[in-house]
Amino acid sequence: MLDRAPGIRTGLRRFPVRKRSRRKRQPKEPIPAVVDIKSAAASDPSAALRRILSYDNPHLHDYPACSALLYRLARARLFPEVDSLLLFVCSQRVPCRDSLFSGLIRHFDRASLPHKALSLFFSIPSFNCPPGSPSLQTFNQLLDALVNNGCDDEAEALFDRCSEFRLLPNAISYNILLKGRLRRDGYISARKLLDEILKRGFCPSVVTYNMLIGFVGRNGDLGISMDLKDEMIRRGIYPNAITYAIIMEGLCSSGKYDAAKKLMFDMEYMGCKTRLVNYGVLMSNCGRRGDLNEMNELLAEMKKRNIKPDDVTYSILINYLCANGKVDEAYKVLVEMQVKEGCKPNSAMYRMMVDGFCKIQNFEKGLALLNAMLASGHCPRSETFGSLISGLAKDGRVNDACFVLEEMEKRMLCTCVGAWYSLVETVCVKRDDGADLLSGLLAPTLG
DNA sequence: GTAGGGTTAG
Repeated sequence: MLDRAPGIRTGLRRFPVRKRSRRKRQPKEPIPAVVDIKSAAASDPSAALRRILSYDNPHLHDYPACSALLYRLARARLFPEVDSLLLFVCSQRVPCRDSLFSGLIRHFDRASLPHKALSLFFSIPSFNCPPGSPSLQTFNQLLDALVNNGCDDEAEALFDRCSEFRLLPNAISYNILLKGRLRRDGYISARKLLDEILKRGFCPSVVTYNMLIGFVGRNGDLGISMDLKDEMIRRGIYPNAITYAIIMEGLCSSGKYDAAKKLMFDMEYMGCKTRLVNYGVLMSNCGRRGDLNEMNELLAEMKKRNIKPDDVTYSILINYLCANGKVDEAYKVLVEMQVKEGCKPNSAMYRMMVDGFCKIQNFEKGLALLNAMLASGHCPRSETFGSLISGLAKDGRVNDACFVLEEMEKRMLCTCVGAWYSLVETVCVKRDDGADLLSGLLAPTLG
């Protein structure tokens, strides 16, 4: 990993910089069957799965097609379909790369399914994958999935069993454990773990310190975070843009926005180039305080300094515009992003927009955004589905509400009581054929 | 970015 931006001037001398090799890779010829299954998966992942399982094209039974579809299915949270396809891939001895498993484990992590991640990991040997699988990267991905979902004991137990998989933990494995320890037991306990692993020859990295600095900063201990920054420099580990962003975040959350802004300019003198993430910290803080003017000014300043906004920047803008009730303005930003940057909206952006339109009671626009979201293979959270169902029902749009309900059921998400209540109320009170509709609605869930 | 390079901090 690149710890420092290339060619940084540190004030005293230039440090040698590891440059990432940028070998020009020949773009590979796209495989027609894969392109085909990808576009099929984008419109209807379940139908694409049926095609693969129905043996209608032997080219679909190779690794690229299966892994592309697995990824789409996982992204759309269609986990039962993921399981069916995995079963197929395993039983048909389709050759698999290890990266497929680490990718899926990441999805299980994000969907708060750590135990599915764990069982997938243990099933890797039953797949047709190259010797040396699971790799350390996949192992670390699993450790992270466990720690992120509060399964610290399982993570530590797994860590102790790493030799069973012929793996030797690296700095990343240790950092993940340290993250768990920080969150569960706090700074003092994590510091103890750090001392222990230092004795075992572990070399802390800039990430190690960034985690510690972030933790104390979130608790308002700005003094300790500055001490940690000095300590890392003494050890020859140099703060990067993320380190400064984390310190700036600590300052902002203690109400010291101006000091954070000053630090963003000072970091350049310390030899560290300002990056998007630093602007992101300031913009988020402005958004939280409702200072949308300053937020827009920061955006203009970034552009002036030739720092191109990315998807994270757009997420921040959309999030806080929506939170401050400027949903139409947020929608303009979403459109501008697609037109000017050619950047596709991600799950979070769609979710913020659907929630935003629900919040200002524009359920029609909310439904339109939901459709765009589903069409691009993203899956809303159940709360988003719920508020849309409630809203559509209260507007008397029972058919639309039922459509949303069905989409939700396909993804095994539970409908909250409030949404059901609104729907039932609309059906019973506002329509004559209430009883028929109600039994129709209940049939799929009771059956 | 998840086929084709891309683990941990944000």
